Order: sequence, then C-alpha cells, then structure tokens
Amino acid sequence: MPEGPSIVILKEEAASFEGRTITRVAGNTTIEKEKLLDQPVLAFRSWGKQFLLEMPDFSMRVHFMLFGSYRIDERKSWAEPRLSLGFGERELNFYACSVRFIDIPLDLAFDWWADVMSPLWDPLLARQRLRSAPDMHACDAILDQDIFAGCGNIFKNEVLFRIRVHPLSTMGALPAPKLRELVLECQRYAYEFYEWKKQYVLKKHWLAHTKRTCPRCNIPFSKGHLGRTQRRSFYCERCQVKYE
DNA sequence: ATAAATGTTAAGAA
DNA sequence: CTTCTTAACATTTA
Repeated sequence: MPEGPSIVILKEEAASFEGRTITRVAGNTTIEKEKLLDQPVLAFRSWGKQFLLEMPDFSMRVHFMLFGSYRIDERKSWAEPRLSLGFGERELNFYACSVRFIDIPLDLAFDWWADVMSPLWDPLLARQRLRSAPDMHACDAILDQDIFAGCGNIFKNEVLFRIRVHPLSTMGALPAPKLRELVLECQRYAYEFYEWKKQYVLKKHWLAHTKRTCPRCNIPFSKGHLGRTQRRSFYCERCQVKYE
C-alpha cells in the first residue's frame, strides 16, 4: 500500500478523526507510545510515502514500507497492530509499519516542495535537482525521495514507459523538453494513480509494470534490476529511447 | 511452496 | 568523510 497517492487516500479516510483526542493506545511498537495518550490530533498530513499525525507539541510519522497496512474502525483478527489508537468508540490500527516521533514542527521537518502530491510541489525545483545530478539514471531519479517524494517503483515503470525514456538514460543527456516531461509526468501519474486506486482499478491501468509485452510494439518487455536501487524495471528496448 | 514484491534504515566495510 | 554493501524488518501473492 505504500506509494504517495495511497497515503493521501489514507489521510482523507482518517480526516473524520481530526480534532479528536487519543483515549487508548496499544500495539507492539517499541516507541514510547504512552506519550500519545490524551493528545488531540490537530491534523493528519502526508509527505511522500509518510503518514503524519500532528499534535500540539509533537508529531508522529507512520511509514508503511513494503508490507504495511491499516484498518479504520476495525481490526485484523490474525495480526497484532504495530500501533492502535483509540478515539472513544472509534480507532485507527496500523500494522507492520515503522512509527517514529517527530519533535520539530512538520513545516520544518519536510521539504514540502518535493512532494508530488503537495499543492506546494515545485517542478522547477525538481528539474534543478535532476540537472545537478547529470550521471543519475532515470530509474534512480524517479525513486529519489528528495526529488520526487511519494513516487515508487510503479511510478518508475509507468512514467518511463509513458514518456518513452529508457530507464538507463542519464539526467545529463536528457534533452530539456524530455526532462520537463519526466518531471510533469511524475505529478500527472500521481493524480491518475490516486483516482484509479480509489476506484480499485489501479492495476488495470498498468501499461508496463509487471507486464510481459509492450502494448505499443507487441515485442517482449525487457526486465532487469537496474540502477543503484536495483529495483525491478519493465521496459521496451524498441520504444523507450536511451539518452546517454 | 518458495520467492519476490508498491521500501527504508542502520551498521559495517572499503 | 563519503560511498557502497549487507542485512534486517515483515506480509501477501503468484
């Protein structure tokens, strides 16, 4: 469940808890969860793949990593929550995630201009950051949370296929219009991802991720664990241009 | 049924 | 002081 748009959906699902006070705390996390007791949650926010609970004097961050999940007003019968927060008769349950306190104001803790789903998202800044890393491969660039907070491996494969850029293209070699397209497509795909995910049709719209053949040329996709990150790439050698 | 996957971080090595 | 490598975490699906 972990890419940026999924966290935005969680934030919206949790919005009805805003202003409520935490009355019960449980879970197998090793952080000092008792600190949360009697705290009013002022806001639920998200930055990239991180879900944030903002309280008067501190905040909490939940990162779902690869396997994390959550339940609202219900529990998994087969798993103990990492953290369970009771709000009177209602509750939020988080499983298999990483939780951590943040002791500085959230506006200072994160670079809000780097989050592709933030209203403050700044494509110019992203382009500058890409240009300052000319040797960086396209497959690593999209996964870089300092540049594209919220984008994950599905983004990488879908965005590069859509803009016809080979994953091993370097940022320095991309023509300016392509670089611009890459940056804009990351944001555009984020909102498509968000809509499709809400309608439970995300996978149906995958053009490259996990696919075996290229829907444009019908030749087999290439697969490989490319770049610094070694995450799996699905790409078409014929229609995705390698700029190097 | 064994492996691999929408991900990150900490620790140690080079 | 970087930069790289490895392991750890943990659940579901193919």
